[in-house]
Amino acid sequence: MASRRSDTTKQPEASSPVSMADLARELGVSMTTISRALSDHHSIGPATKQAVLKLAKKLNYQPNHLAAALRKGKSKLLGVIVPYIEGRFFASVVHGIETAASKAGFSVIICQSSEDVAQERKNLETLLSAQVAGILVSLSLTTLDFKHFEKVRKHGVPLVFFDRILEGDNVNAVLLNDREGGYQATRHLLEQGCRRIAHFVGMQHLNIYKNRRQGYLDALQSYGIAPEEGLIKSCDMTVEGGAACMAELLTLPQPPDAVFAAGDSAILGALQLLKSRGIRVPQDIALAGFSNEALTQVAEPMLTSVDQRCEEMGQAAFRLFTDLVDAKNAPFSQRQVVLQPQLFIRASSLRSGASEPAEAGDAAGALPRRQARHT
Amino acid sequence: MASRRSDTTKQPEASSPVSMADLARELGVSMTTISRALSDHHSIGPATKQAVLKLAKKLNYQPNHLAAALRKGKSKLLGVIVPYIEGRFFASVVHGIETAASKAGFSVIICQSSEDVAQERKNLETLLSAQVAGILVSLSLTTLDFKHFEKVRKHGVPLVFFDRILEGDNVNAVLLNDREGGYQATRHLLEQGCRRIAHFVGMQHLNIYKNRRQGYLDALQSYGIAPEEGLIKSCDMTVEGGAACMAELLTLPQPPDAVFAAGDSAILGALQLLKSRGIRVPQDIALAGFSNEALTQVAEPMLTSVDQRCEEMGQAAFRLFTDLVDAKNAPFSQRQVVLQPQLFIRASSLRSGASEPAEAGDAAGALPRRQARHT
DNA sequence: TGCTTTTTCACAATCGTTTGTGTAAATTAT
DNA sequence: ATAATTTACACAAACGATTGTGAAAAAGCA
Repeated sequence: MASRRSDTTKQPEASSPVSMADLARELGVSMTTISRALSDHHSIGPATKQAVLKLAKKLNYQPNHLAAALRKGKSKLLGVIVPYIEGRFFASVVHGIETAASKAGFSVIICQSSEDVAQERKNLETLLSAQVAGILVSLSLTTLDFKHFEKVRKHGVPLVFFDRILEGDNVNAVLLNDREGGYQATRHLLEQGCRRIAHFVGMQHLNIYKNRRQGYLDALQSYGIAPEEGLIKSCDMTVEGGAACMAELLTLPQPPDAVFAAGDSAILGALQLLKSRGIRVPQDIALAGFSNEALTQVAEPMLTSVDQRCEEMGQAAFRLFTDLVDAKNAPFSQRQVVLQPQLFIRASSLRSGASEPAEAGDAAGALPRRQARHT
Repeated sequence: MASRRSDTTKQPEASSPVSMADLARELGVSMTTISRALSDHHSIGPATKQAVLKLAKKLNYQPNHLAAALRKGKSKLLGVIVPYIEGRFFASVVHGIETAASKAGFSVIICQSSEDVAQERKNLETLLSAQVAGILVSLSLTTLDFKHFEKVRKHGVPLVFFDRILEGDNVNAVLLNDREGGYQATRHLLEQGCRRIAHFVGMQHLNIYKNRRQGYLDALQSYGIAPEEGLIKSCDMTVEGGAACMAELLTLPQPPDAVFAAGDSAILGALQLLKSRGIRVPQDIALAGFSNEALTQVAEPMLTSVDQRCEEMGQAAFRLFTDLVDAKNAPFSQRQVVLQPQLFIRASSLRSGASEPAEAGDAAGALPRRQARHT
């Protein structure tokens, strides 16, 4: 008689989603009391609180976040948009975000734009409809303007970009100091005695590739070396693309003595091509990449590369989000967090007598932990 | 006067979350009409529908999924629990799930158990509180019983497992035929003339490792070879673990002439150790791994490995979920989908005269696409 | 024209929480 | 002992959408 949903049968099929009303009835108090007891409101007596909590456990009460979010106007959902979830970088960033978010009681909704701006637009609408408390996004390659993000701002939903942004726009973002990364890698090659250093660049409308290139140029300049157009090759950053670029460089009357690629796959392609031609690495040509992918430690020789601090980036992005909601009053909340990259020096660029590879900064790093996965 | 939220200033700060009520007022009709027009209900005239749709676009109306979900009792959210989001396998599966889910209008909430059953429990509660329409999960290593999943069943929320399950329980799941994978790999090594084949096994309480081992044993038996305890090494499936196991095997009076590891990292460790000892692969010892990680194509020689069909698994898992909701009446919905693995044969196991590596089944596969990522 | 059927829409309850306001009882102060 | 506080709780209105029921207007049929 007390049961609201009376099935014809008494079988314990998909049974009672016990609600606060149930608790209230059982205890003979109002829902207000239940709600306030559960949220530890000061106006509820300790005895009542205990009783409510106890009954809640007993009846296995599960709060309905939807209802709460609806009433309060803000949910505990966080939207994340990435081009792809696969691949080391974004997967690690998402890992960092999810870990931090879950500690703070947030659940993360993941969306993939598939490098398509139209899909990115849809993702935004989906997330807004889901009433997320905030949106973290790394732009798709095909995103050339910010129009669709205006809607987010209209809704007053905190927006944080990470890694990929559009230049010139004032947005909240956490970024890697790509220029510094490019600078460090190039500088290292210079210190190894290389003087004709080639560079594989990615699409220049993306801040990341533009800045890596700038770092490369800055390093050259610091050694008083004028950049040479023929040594800068545009590359799609695939293994095949890297090999193709390398092959082209070898046709030059005066080939380079080192290559710095803005991506690890490309530098791997270069390595494979060089080996197939019998050219020694690093003696004849030294190599350095970007991203510190797992493959850098599998290739032979192991590849020098710039680490992007993926997990830190994820943590920082979430932290920036919470900062934004905390300081919801700040007039111009235009914050940028810049992470410092870390160069991992390995055999592919070490020309010093000792062929012993050494790692810059702290030791072996994240790879071992990442490899202990059971699939 | 008509504005419900009247700010003191007229500045277009976090402005109007326009609701159905707004549309109704503007058009002078009831909310019922708005709601039904938006969901294309038959009882709304075409003229009215047009008007509503038009105004919705004009005012930039965004439906509040929370409210709808609350009323309807079911959301368009899908919960996914994985041990980790990093690493090729789970990232790819999640990619598959998200792609399929988003096509069907579902958003996916991602949770990581970090291989911890306590965290897994929390994840479940979080997802239930979020009123997800279904839960897809791959068990953590430390999960030894199903108690916490009973609650899910109680709530009537569809539950689908993938890859990792607990044996003996009747659950809906999509699995890889790991036994077949182990069988194919071992069989291939046998066909290459190997007769003393070692095996690196993982934790045996996990279905995946148990079955891979069974496939190994079955293949040996098909050749009338009795398994040898000393050739089966328990391994944590890391690079270091694989190297250690390999080193132990080399101390045997009669070392193996091949190794099949239940994971790629372990087989890579074995390869590295063998090379450091000057032992030739595959001539002296042939190698085969499991998972078809990217590193298999970077190592030299390239590593033979069993592909797990990650993306198909994700798609299948989502599809199984939708099947469950469609057939909500079926008495015993205990369905299992089994995917067939695919052996990729590469140089590490090819003893035939030609050193040319060949790939079983269709060509090069997923790697190239996966490498064209820009980070 | 009178009656039935269809089309088109409004009323109002409901999903499960939260929260401003009101009000008894219990405690303290005077 | 009476007034001023504090404590502990209930009422009821939201939040934004969905939906069974019912009723008026339009259309079809004789």
